[in-house]
Amino acid sequence: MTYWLFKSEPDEYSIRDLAAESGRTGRWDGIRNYQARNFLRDSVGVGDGVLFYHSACKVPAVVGTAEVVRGAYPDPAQFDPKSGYFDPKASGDKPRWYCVDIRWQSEFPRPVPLAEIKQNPDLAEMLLVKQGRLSIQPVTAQEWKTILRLGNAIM
DNA sequence: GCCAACGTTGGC
DNA sequence: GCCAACGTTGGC
Repeated sequence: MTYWLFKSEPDEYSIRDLAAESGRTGRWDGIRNYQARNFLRDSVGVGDGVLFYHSACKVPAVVGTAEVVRGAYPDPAQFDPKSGYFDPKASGDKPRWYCVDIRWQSEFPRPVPLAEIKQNPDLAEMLLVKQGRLSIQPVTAQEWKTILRLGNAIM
């Protein structure tokens, strides 16, 4: 059982979009970055915890949690010429990109903004802070706990 | 919309 | 196998 942080642009797919899916379960697809792909394909497993992060928006922040309910399988969009995620170099026996399914778990009463994460000494080692531009990244159990405490804190 | 960080691609 | 060009990501 491990923990992850998944980034999504809320204009594309927000935590409320996930909550609105049937069974509150959605496919996490469209990952087209190799580092993120490798985590997704090799390490993300059923039962893992996910911090849902909104990126490329006014206030980038962790906004809630989700749970992985299906491990890596080839992202169907890469085979679909009509999809924006189509990849001509991928083939059925040699898929290049992967996706997982996650189920909505919670939306924080109070989102935890990136600016606050950067200021918190307990979170200084997060990849989110140390290396930007990584849309799937591991999170330690300590970091998970700290983020949940902040997100659920009564102000 | 600029541009920095990172990984892959491909010419030689 | 070097390395410049390119694609993706995402904060600002």
